[in-house]
Amino acid sequence: MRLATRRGGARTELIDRQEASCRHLPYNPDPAPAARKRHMKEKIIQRVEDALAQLRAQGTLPEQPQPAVQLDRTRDKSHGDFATNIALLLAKPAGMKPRELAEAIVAALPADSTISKTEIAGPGFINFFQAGDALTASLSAALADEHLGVARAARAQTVVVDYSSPNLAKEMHVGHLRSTIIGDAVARTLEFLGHKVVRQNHVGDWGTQFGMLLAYLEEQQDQAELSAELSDLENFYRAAKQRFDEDAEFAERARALVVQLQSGDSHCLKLWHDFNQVSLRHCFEVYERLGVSLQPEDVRGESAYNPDLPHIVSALADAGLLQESNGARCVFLDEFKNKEGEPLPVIVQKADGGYLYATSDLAALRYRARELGADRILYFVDQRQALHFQQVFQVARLAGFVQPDTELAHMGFGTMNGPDGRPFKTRTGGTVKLVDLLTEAEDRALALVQEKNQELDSEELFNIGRVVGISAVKYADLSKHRSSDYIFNFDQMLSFDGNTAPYLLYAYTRVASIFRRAEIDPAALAADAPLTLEAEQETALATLLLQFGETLHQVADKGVPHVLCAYLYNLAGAFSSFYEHCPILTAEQPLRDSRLQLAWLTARTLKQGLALLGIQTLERM
RNA sequence: GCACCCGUAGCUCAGUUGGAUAGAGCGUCUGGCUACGAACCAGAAGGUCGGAGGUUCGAAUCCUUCCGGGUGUACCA
Repeated sequence: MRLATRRGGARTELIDRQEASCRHLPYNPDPAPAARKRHMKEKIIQRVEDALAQLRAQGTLPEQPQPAVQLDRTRDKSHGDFATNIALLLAKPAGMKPRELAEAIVAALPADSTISKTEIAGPGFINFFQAGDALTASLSAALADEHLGVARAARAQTVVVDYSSPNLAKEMHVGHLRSTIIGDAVARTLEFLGHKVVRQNHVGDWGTQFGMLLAYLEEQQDQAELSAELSDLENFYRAAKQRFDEDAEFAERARALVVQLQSGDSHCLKLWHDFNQVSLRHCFEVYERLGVSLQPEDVRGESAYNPDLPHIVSALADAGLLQESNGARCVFLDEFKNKEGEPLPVIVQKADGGYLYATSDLAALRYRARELGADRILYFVDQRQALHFQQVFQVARLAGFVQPDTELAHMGFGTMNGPDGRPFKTRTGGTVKLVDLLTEAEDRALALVQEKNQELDSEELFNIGRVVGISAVKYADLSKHRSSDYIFNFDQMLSFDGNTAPYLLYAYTRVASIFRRAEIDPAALAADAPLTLEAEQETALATLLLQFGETLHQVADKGVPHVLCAYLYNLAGAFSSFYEHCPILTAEQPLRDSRLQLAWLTARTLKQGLALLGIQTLERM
């Protein structure tokens, strides 16, 4: 990922238009504030803040400090549904005992029918118990809402998401997986919350290695042979590299081609253009197979910034940031040192006049801030490039390429390792092609599915194997915290137990099965049927269902899809417990309808949640 | 050398801007299918959160310092 090169001119019209495997959700502008939904948590926080304001007004509390009110879901039900530690934080400045202050805060709380009681516990926590009818009212609202009761962001932002960004010189390999699917999940989640997302696939479509590839391309006269070779980019690259290493004359020609390409020679540009087209087509085949929402129009490769690179350098010069060192033009930042303890340069132009990775990233940053109007720019790029982004962000800020309040974030992720804990490789030590990995996952999934289902026809089995295999690979990756390295394990990810895609897909099919068995059209369920929460499993499920929104906001804010995975896993688990302990179809009315509603909302939440992760659901498996 | 990431149950991983008794899954052990799909559910055992100090009402989380692993660090991307 982003192990590519620079400059160019080619773009997305090279790619055949593809069927959109996943349509982008429409951009929903901010609804009027009055109409904005608010989650229970937000409401309680507001009430606590009102109480604090009142205590400040009457002098019980000093004006400062004013820490943000923290309201946590309690782990233990005996502590209610929510708890705040605000009295503990303010006791000292107020000169009061924590519990005493807690009592004053509770006394000052505005009346609230959604809270059945408040308690002061332990050293001074205030515990809130949610009223049962508030719970059912929220559930009914979620059921009646296409958006499942999830509040849209208070302020819709324009968020640029840079992800996938493969190097076009080679075929996509396992190293591209994390960037592609984590970035995609976050992009989808941001959109669902009402933000305007601009995907940017910063493909590596420029650089010295293209000389080698073009030389080899030119050498292959036979068109049939050529297309065969290009169908396997990995082999093509290897063959070109071999020629380059073994044949001095070839290497010479390759270097000459780079120069010609950079000077805009039309023959070279055509070859380059054709090569990238083949490579991009290959990428989009992988995206389609993976169910990734990237489209041709999202591609904006490094070469797109070529014309702007001299301007970036001159802008840095104008800002007084540029220095020359050993013939290279650099920006020195005090906070970064090299091995000798000297300031580390960000080189933007080499001694030979060539531009670098940092230069095109600066150009991209400026483009994204100015042309795309980004409020946030998120980079889903390997953790190893952390220093690079720190430097680029810092330079961009100093140069004024971005507004001070534009958020720039490198959402780094760790390495995907094999069972031995070392970077994932083939048995022979080679790079694992992404398509091969996906094929193996599908084959393994198909074998498992076949074992369990003798009655399904082969076409459906094949489809189930495909969905299970792909989703298992994606989910295994998405469910781990992105910053840590993780161990890739087919057996684990294809297991039906634990935090896996098959388990979630299975939970979904169980709901589907209920409606199918009873021949009930979920859409025809009476939306106003009374909901009752009798069993503890029902309450637990209901409580979890209403946490979908706050979960998504966390995913979007921090770029952490694993939080959504954990949520969906808990939801599926809560549903399974409910399913075991609370008969649905044999229950008396109105309990039957109530339970059907819970099941239906669970199914919709699972489906929507998985969709945000870029994972399909199945009606049967 | 410096910088960043990581160290949590035998294994794979969570752990919300510091919160109440550190949680899941796998594996191990015990129960539950003439019940909406048992690809499931209920339960048990398993921890000096790498070590040591410190900050405070309270630390896996913040600070300091060691130990151990990964990554990066001047014209590649």
